[in-house]
Amino acid sequence: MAQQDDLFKKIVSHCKEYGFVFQSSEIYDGLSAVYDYGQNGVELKNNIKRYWWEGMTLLHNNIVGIDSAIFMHPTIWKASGHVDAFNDPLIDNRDSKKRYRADVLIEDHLAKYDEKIEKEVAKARKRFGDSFDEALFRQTNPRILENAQKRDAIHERFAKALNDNNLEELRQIIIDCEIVCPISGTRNWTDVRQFNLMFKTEMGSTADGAMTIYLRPETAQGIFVNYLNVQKTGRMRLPFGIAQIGKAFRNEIVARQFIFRMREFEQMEMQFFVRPGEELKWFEHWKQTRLRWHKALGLGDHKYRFHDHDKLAHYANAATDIEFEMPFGFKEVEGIHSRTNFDLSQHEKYSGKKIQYFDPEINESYVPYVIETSIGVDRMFLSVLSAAYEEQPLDGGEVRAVLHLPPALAPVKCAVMPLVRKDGLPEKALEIVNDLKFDFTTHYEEKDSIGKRYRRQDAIGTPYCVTVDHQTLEDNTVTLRERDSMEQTRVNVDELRSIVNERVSLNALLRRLG
RNA sequence: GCGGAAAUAGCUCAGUUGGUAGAGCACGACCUUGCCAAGGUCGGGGUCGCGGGUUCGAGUCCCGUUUUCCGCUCCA
Repeated sequence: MAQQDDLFKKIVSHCKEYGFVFQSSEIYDGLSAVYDYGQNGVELKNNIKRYWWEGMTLLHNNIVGIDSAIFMHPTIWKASGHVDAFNDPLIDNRDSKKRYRADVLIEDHLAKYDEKIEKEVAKARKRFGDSFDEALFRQTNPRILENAQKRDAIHERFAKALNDNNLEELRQIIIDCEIVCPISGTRNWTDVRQFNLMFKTEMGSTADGAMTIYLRPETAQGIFVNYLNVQKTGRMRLPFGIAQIGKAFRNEIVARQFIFRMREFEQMEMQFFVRPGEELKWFEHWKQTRLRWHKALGLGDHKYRFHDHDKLAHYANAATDIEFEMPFGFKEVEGIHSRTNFDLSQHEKYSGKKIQYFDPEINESYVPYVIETSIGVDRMFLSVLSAAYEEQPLDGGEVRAVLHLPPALAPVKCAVMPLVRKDGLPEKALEIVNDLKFDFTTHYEEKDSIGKRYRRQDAIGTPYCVTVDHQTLEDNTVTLRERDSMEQTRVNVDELRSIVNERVSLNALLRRLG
């Protein structure tokens, strides 16, 4: 674990040192859990987004993209459930210093009554054997009736308090039920406080006419509210999908672990609309399709696993995560949810507009069901970087820091360098750069020894280095050095473009997806 | 947000019982070398995270604050 922490810290400092990720507003002491992407980071991130975007829209003729606004009508968040679900009532125990969700504490307490009841039933069944009438027992046993009554009474208060958003009452229930902190065992509770995970701002320039709007906490709703627009104008027939890449914002209570959990982050989401009853088939389909997309990067198949959810969100009837082995353990990178027709139905209800699809095959109208694939760009970025980073021991006890990035994702594809800074070698190298730069990102480097320059390119994951030497001037050949093997081959300058392109182009990667 | 630890040059870190800020690497210029980070000469760069306090004097002691890391919670 200590070793893994160490590795994670090294990756974080590597990110800063080589221009991948900087802390936001650093010269002003930084802004908590907000990060900026640097000159190399933005290239890597853009390449990840392109890989996803083209993997969706180019490879599937029934998936189209949109780009919806971050600002949306506030009622959308009422319909989606975010206004309610993103307001967690939290309470602290003063002795253990632990924080809990007040509603979860009460729910756990309620579950204890059921446990007691089941215990009574189990005891009685053991005692009476085959002649035991469970239903009758449940209706007549005084201890069971008492527990059920208590449970229902608390549940009623609890439901009302939640509904009224009455925080004092929630605290009172915790006190009345004598709920203790599982750690300290005491009942020394603070007040219940509400944390709103959505950022708010105002639209409208005059104070009195202003309307409170939220920065979107997910991009999905932008797709749902445009379902009709896209379906009709694109004459889309089910099943079909809408893809979107965009920023989302969550005012996390605790946001940490570098870019893994940020307050401003980017999502790549695809909502796939299907006929009701077929959703679980498509859910399975997208699980496999998405896993294939990840594995095609070649970061190591053993680093992925599914984590199926037992406890489902209010909108889902099946859900799984694709987890990736980060330096700090397996962590969720992508979520795949069968969202039923919850979202579209809610928007039907709140907007008063009919959101249905007429299915010509079965001659029926219905609200489509939705399979969602939702991946965090920043988490993907961190996965790629974690898997790619290596401190490789070389002969002589030296260590080289190298990023084994999938070539299609590398910020710089090729670096061209003159072996020495004289005899016309720089001029020849620049000539090659000017030829290659139209096909892929090509850098020129002449400072420091050739070895140092190779290591600098290794550190940012450049797959190929081209070195111009004296022989180049005679026969127009250069050495082509490959990042991972460090092997060099002598090739003709005219062949460079096709050799490099074959390995670094996004097309080569997309082809693996079929 | 609560508790614990930390913050000194771009990076990694020294800095003694309080007495005017250091090293290595990196960076810039020039010379030299030339296929895997290690040559020479010269040079630039820090109000020691920020704000108060104690003191003749604070990088060092005290208080506050910001940020980061580790736990609790949630999730893409």
